[in-house]
Amino acid sequence: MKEEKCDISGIWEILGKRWSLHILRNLSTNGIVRFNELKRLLPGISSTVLSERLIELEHEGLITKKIYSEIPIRVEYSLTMRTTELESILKQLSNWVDKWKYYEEKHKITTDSINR
Amino acid sequence: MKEEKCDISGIWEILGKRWSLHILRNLSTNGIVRFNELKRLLPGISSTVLSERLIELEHEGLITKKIYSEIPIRVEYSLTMRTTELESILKQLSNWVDKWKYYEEKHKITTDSINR
DNA sequence: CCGTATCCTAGCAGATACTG
DNA sequence: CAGTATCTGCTAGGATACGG
Repeated sequence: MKEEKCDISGIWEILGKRWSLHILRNLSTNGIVRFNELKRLLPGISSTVLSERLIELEHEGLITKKIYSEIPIRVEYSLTMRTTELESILKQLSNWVDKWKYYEEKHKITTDSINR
Repeated sequence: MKEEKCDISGIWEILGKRWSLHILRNLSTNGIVRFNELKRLLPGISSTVLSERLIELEHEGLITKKIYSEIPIRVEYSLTMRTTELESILKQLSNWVDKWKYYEEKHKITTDSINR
C-alpha cells in the first residue's frame, strides 16, 4: 500500500496520470458504468490500475462509487455533481478532438497505418 | 517500435500521456516559452521527457517550434493557430481546477481520515 | 541554451489465484 | 461480479553528464 502523495494539489496530478482522463471521459459519456464495463471500454487497462485510478478519483471527490449488495455484487461508478462543469469541458475536449481528427483525415496522405 | 495506433487515435493518446496536458496548459498561459523555461515551469519533468513530448506535440501539429540560431541558441515553443479552441478549453479546465482546489481548502478538515 | 545518450527506478500490463 | 494479492517482464520516465 502506498499512500504518499503530497506534491501538486491533487487534481492536476491525477489528471496527468495514465487513464484518468479516459476514465472521466467515459463516465461523462456513458453516465453510470460498472467496473468490468469500464474495463472493457478502456482496452489495455489492467484491473489493478483501473482499481487504483477509481480509488484516487473517488478519494478526490471526482467520482461516486455505489455498491449494490446483490448476488452477484454490482458496483456503479459515475461522476459527482461537482464535476458537472468538468463534464462540459470534457465534452468540448471530445468535440475538439473529433474535429481535429476530421482534418487529419482530410490532410493525411496515406493514413492506412491507422487501424480501425 | 509502434507507429501504429493500437488504441485511440493520436490526440487522445497524447493527451493521456504524462505532462502533455501540463505543457499545453503552460503554453496556453504563457504564450511563447523556451525549453528550460518550460522545464522550470514543470517541476519534476526531465529534459528527456520534455523533449519527447514537445516532439510529439509538434509532430501532431499542436505546437510550433521556432529555432533562433544565436549563441547561445534560443528555441521557442508556442501553440499553433489550430489550437485556439483548445486554449479556451484548457483555460476552463484550469479555472475549474482552481475552483476545485479552493473548495478543497475550505472543506479539507480531516483529510487523514481517509488515508491509510 | 538545447537537447540527446546512458543508466536505473517506478509504473503498469498480463496471468493467475483467491475472497466476499 | 468486483475486486485484492503476487509475480514476471517490459516500458515510461527521472537524474545526470556530455555534445551541438
